[in-house]
Amino acid sequence: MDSNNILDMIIEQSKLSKKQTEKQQKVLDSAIRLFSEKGYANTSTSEIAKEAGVAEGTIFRHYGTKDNLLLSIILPFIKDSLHVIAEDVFNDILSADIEKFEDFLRAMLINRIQFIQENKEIFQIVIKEVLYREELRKELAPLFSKHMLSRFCKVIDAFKEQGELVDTPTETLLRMVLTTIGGYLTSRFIFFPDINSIDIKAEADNIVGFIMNGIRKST
Amino acid sequence: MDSNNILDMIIEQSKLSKKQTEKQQKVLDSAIRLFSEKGYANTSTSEIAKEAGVAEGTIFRHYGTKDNLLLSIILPFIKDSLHVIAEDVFNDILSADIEKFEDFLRAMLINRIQFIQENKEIFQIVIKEVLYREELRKELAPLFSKHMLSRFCKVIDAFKEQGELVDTPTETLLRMVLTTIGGYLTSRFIFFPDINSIDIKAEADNIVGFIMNGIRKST
Amino acid sequence: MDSNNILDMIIEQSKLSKKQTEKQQKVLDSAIRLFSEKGYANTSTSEIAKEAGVAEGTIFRHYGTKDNLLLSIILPFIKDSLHVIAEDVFNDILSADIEKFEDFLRAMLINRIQFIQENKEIFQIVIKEVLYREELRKELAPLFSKHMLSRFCKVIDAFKEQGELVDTPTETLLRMVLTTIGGYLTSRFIFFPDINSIDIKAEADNIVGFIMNGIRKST
Amino acid sequence: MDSNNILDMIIEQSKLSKKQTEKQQKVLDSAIRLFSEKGYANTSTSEIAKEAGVAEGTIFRHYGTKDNLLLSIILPFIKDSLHVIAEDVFNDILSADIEKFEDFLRAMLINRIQFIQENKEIFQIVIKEVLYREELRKELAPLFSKHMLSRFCKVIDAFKEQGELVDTPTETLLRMVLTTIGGYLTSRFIFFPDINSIDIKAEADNIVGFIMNGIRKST
DNA sequence: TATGAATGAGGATTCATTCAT
DNA sequence: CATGAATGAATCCTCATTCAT
Repeated sequence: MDSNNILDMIIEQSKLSKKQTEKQQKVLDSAIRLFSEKGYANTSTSEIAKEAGVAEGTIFRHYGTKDNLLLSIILPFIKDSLHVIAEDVFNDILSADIEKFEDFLRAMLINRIQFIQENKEIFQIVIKEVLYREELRKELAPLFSKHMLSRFCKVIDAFKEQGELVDTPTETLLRMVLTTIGGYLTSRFIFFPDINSIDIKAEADNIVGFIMNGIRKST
Repeated sequence: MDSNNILDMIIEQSKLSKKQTEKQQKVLDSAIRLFSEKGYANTSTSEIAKEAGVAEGTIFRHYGTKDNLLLSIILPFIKDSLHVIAEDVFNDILSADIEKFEDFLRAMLINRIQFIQENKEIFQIVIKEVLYREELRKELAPLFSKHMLSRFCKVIDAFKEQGELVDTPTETLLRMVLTTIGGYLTSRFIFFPDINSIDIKAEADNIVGFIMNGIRKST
Repeated sequence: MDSNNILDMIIEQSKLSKKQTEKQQKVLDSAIRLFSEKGYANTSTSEIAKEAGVAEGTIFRHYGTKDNLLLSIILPFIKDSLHVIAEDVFNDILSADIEKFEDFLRAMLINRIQFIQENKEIFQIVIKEVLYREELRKELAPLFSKHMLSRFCKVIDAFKEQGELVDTPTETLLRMVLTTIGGYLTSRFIFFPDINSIDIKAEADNIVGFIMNGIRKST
Repeated sequence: MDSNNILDMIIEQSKLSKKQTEKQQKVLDSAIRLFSEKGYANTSTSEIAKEAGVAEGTIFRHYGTKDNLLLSIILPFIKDSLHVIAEDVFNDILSADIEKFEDFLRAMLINRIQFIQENKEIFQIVIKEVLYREELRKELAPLFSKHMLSRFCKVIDAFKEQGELVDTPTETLLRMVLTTIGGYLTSRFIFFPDINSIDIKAEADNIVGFIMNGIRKST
């Protein structure tokens, strides 16, 4: 992973015309399954090739290196993660469709849970590899800081001004909210990925309720 | 990692008289540092040996296999984790030293934060490996279930009877509390391990406050 | 050598389409030469690779393990040993082409000496490894018992009935015959493998004469 | 095994005052058992030490190298093998105690079977290692040639002159006799070492009878 | 004399990657 | 495009041997 800038790579990759051959797609699918199950380091390219029903050389023809194969999997996910949070939701919210922080939180949660649900395995890969490898961690941390935290702070500040949220420092509030959400997502999709709860809304309500009890300004 | 029963191995290991040679200790220290930083699979034994200033053979003379070296690091940690939670804290609490759930929570949190603070790197290793390797997860999950969850439920039930906690199902309450704590510990020691906050009490107060707002029975 | 059943492995291997690459054949040749000369345990894979003019990895790409390389060498030999003895010779004999035990013995001996002459080195490997390793011995012994001894007994019994052989118990006769043949083959190809006698027929005549003097029914 | 001359080593060793400590003897016993069972190459010094209840260093204090430990086991055996055959038996025979080749053969066989019976395991070690290792083979072969074959030839010649043996070339006769005996000893003590026949005389009679039928001059 | 911790060269094996077909 | 044989560096591990105590 000698990329100096993951963001650049994401942009780079978006430009690529993604004519996926059938074999290429099979490779991707197998890699996702195996990486998420056993971890990147514990999965060999020959294993991926065998599972995909493809010659080992084919992987390298398309992806160059094993590392690049991993990036081909996680970069689009990361891009989407950053993008959606950044644009669609935040702007909509702040442009007043949503009146309560509670509603914002619920909307965002449902959106994210759905997204992760649909990309369960890739989410697992990202989390595991980010934890497992220093360099990845060091590259992605500032990216999330920049794209998520700042925007989130704005939202919180806005609702604090509206008198909806308790007067704890924004940073503390943020950490509590994100920790709770992060804890939920981790336990839900990483520690117990086998539980296939269907009722996303109910789950979201629960978490939102719990969070709001902790941070709602009592009137 | 073909141990059929981690609990047995913990017991086994406790019996061993631990006459650590100086070199042995150096190996352990280096392994801990490297495993926590780069993950078990990304750390080679030769790297550990070099960092420890020791011949590679020395590692294997004392620990037999790389896998066993890992176990020598994490088993005592796991043993302590189970033990302390099981005995010291819970019994004291239920024998009425502590009147409020809040106080119990705070005491336990401070205790655990301190413990993890002191064993920061090993905690990182355990979490990372548990996430990275299915088999480890499947072995440790029931162990924690058995030793922690059941005891925790009792405590919650007790305080519910005292009318201190909201009437949500115990299991739901438990999940919220543990998720929050787990989320905190993970973000604190895994995602942002570089922040060296000294004020453990303040942190504990914050989390307890947040949790209690969510589950305290309003009077 | 954790194969539970060598016979199964022989059958298994026969199914494999043997598209030998040139390098693969070189590996096999070198391994045969070195194993027969210095023994399996005293030959390293790197030595084989060097002698074959091949990268060490190439050995493992084709044979998986060093042990499997050994099996790839000796199993076909063992298969042929069992097969030829079992079918070609015995049936022909009993279907009356041959009238005298002497002729049967001579035919068989010449056949076997030729076979071993052509596979001198592999014969050496098999004998050495069978002697050196209990497990191999324990696997091969019953195989030879089943395929050779029983058939041999039939032949001896048949010729005893014809009044050609002395009335010693079949088993004793068998042991004498086989021991003599075995002793000859061992001393000829193992202890003094450098003697390149060309006159196989003369040798066979000698041995047959010697044996027959010992077991011919005097008329 | 960089000794240039095994004979010299035998002489050398005989001079050594053999004050065996108890531990030393235990090492020797364990080594014999393990070498004979699993072969020299497949037995580690640590295994021997463990089995002997001795520290690994102790082995090297007494025997210097693993190779030297092997020699300490087999050289006395070889010395005895050469010596007994060379002196006791042959001279006695030729000085006319024994009138028939048959009796000579029987006496020698019984003597040797007894000797090997008593040193079963060492015999196994010698045979296996001689077969397994070129250098050993090349050193011992001429030794046996010189000490045994020449003497044996004399005996055969003597009995041929007495008209007792068939007029085949001495060398051929010798090879037949030795091959039969060698075949017997090998099958008896190497291939089927577990059979503990007690009646050595009966076995000797059998073999002698078989051999004599093959080489006795019919009158 | 005996010990056992330490060594490091060497061994089997894995695996990402290359390249001729 | 796809293949799969070939590579060789790197990995985990073994073991004979040394040496301070």
